[in-house]
Amino acid sequence: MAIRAPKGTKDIFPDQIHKWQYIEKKFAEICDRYGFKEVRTPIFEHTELFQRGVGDTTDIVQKEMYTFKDFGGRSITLRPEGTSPVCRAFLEHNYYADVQPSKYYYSAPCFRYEKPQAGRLRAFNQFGIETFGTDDMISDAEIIALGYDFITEMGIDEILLKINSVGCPECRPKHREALREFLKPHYDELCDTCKQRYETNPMRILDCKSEICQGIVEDAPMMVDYLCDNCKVAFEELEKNLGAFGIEYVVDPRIVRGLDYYTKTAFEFVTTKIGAQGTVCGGGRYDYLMDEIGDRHVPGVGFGMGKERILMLMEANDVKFPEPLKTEIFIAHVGDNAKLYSLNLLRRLRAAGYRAEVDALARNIKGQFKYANRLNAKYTVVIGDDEIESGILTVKDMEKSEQFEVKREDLLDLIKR
RNA sequence: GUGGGUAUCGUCAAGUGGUUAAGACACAGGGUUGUGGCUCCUGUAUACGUGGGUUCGACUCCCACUACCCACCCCA
Repeated sequence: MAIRAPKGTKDIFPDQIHKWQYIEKKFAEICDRYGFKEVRTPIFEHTELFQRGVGDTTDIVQKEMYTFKDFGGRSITLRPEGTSPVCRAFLEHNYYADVQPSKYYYSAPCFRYEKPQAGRLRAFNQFGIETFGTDDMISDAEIIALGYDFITEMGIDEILLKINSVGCPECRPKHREALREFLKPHYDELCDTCKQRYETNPMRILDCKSEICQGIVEDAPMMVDYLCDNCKVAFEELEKNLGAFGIEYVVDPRIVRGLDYYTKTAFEFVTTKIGAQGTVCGGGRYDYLMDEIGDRHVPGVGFGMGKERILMLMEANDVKFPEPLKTEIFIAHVGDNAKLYSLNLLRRLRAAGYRAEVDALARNIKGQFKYANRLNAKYTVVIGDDEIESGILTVKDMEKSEQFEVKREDLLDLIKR
């Protein structure tokens, strides 16, 4: 039995890779414009980082992590998300002592043990950005603006930005109690998972997909109505800042993030064009994450964006990606002397910066031309005994289908034009 | 973890109880001796997911399993 790639993983070949390289380049560019610098952290971390950072009760930690013991007996986990590792690294290397705020971006694979479906893999790729060291809503708006601009610049439309405030440790408990009070008389009508949520995290019931729960929840107390003064002011500030940036959004009181660390700002960019996994980018503020994983209070805000989902959306939008680069000059050769002469020429052309290619399948001349055509070569030069002797090379312009002669020394100049 | 769908050459795809299991694309060679894209010809493939069963006979019917896709859940 041949070995296959593990469930929920994808191989990417050259016919697709140019798309990935394109969005990666564009993301790096926009981050540069916005002042975010790249960080790279290990692909695995101590399991404890995610238990404390993402939260022990989340689905991610409870049933989706790739966790194993290494040969030294340490519990190691493949990163399921990007924020906690960046926070860990930031604290570990004392960058809070640098000029604040600190703005970082990353582009990294993440791993979650899930049942694969459209837009959801076990090994997937994310872009992310984080701003540390300020709780000013300018940063939240800036993070959202970057996401908005990137998505737009990638040629994606019909995307909706939803924002909400999930409160803070001061106001959240009050809302939670109000919610429980409200739901109590309806407890028996709730779906099974929501009965559990009632105990563990009643806020999640607000975004249950079950129609029955939706109906019950319709007039439920919303977090936005229970925000403490501090959170309330912050949310208003965020709205003003987004307005100043000219960014359209809707306030959706029901969006709740599945990671425990979020406070105040929560947002997502959603679409219905790529199947059920509509969240292309999601994020928010996490003012107490650093307290959880370190011993220092540093506020933060950021987002994660699924590269696969961005790509799916771009394809749904019929975005034209830049064409992959084609061979510039193909060297067709006939005979053993010509082969060696061609190899020598090939190396010089490549050294001079050209995308040059030869046949390595011992094809006859006709086959070599067919091959050159398949490679979409701009020029094909033919090398045989005559050419070696005279130093005059025959070059064919494959697009114009014209042929002309040129001295070997002039070959490089010719192609430059 | 729970549902639904699919499974025939490298790819797409006919075939629904008895066929040498089509065809197309792709790949390779050729159409006068060193020239592509179009066209024509030729060539190559131990292709019916795996294991059982029903039947004189199964790619075709039944069962199980596996893989992939999609949905729930959750999220990027």
